[in-house]
Amino acid sequence: MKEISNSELVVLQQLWQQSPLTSSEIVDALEHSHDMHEKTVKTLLNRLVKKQAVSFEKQGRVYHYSPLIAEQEYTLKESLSFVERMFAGKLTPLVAGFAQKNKLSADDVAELQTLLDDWKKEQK
Amino acid sequence: MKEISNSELVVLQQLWQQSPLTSSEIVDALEHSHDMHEKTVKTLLNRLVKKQAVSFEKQGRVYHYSPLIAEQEYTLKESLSFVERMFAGKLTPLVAGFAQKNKLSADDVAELQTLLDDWKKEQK
DNA sequence: GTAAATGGATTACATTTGTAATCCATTTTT
DNA sequence: AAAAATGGATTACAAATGTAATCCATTTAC
Repeated sequence: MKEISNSELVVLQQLWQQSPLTSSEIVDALEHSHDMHEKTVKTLLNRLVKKQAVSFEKQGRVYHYSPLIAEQEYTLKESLSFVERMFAGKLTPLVAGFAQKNKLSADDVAELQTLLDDWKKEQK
Repeated sequence: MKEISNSELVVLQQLWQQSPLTSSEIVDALEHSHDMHEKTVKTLLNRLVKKQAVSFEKQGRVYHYSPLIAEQEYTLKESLSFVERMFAGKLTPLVAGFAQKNKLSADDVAELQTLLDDWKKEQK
């Protein structure tokens, strides 16, 4: 599957949030949240379909779009490649950067600790 | 400062590893590690200079290149924008993805725990 | 029923990116 | 010295990207 660009991702994320959606529903959402022009959204939808990241069902002359790729799967793949590119595959330096620059809240830290504790239980 | 593309980043990373370097030193390194053609590397160097991500000092007719942006600063900025784009700014889901898909080693987890413990000490 | 709006398809167009090739002057080799 | 290599500057060129506009057939509104 081809790469998904940043602006295409915005459209895809809308469909992850809810689907199926018609193009006008997507346009309505993104016009406000992301200040995107109707024509732009339509183009991005077409490109996503061409890239087989999104499918549609015709209902009369209106299309109902749905994502073809799962959010979890996609974000994981992207995360892995980002961490690979940026930190030679090591996750810790990324988290360390956040910590150092005060980008973590106490809640974040608590969540992460729970996560890691659970991980350890799994491993046991 | 303009965006740095993926292939430009490879060159910049070489300079983070060691600098200053001449273009031929960079070429030598990247020809092998990344299978990049000499001409390609030169182009990327030029673009990095134009983007003010890299500077050079003339020594005779040879240039010695150095990074103008710090690795830490850059990787943090990119990490923040990645997490923002991908996970609405929340770091935990990224780490959770790694954990879930067995992308963490026991060492990674230990490192992260130390990191979080230290963070908490700092806060107290 | 005529005009306007709507939906999708197609076309546009500048910029960025990946990946070089060409040009030109100077060095180095032979 | 004539040929080859080297270093940087400039040019090339297709694909991807952001951002629309145009076209065309229906629908909907007046």
